[in-house]
Amino acid sequence: MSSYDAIYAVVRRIPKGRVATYGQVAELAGLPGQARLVGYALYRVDMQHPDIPWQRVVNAKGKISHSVFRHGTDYAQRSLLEAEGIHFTASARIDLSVYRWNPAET
DNA sequence: AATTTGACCATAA
DNA sequence: GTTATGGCCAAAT
Repeated sequence: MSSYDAIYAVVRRIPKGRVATYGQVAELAGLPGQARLVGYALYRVDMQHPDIPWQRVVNAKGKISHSVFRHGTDYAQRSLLEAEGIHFTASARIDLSVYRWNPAET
């Protein structure tokens, strides 16, 4: 099992209506402080892990990460998050203090 | 086999 | 608010 697999598992565990930061996912995946790896991993994910709600993982600023691969679909995914009850601020950011996933409650 | 690359975060200036 | 820097891994070319 590679470190990436742990990351995928964690991301899959993010409950609906919640988001997690890269750093948080990294920590839960057993990669303390390696937020970067999460980003690296998620880039190559959906080719082999199409079920991962990658869009529920946001950066420390509470924003959705961009990628040329997504080619603008980030806008659509934002709507999906809103459908889950996640509210975006005027700056297109998420209130992490409110929607940040608390692994201890699930 | 070696090099490139790719969704980050925290700190400092 | 911005820009720069250091730290880390696996897959793709």
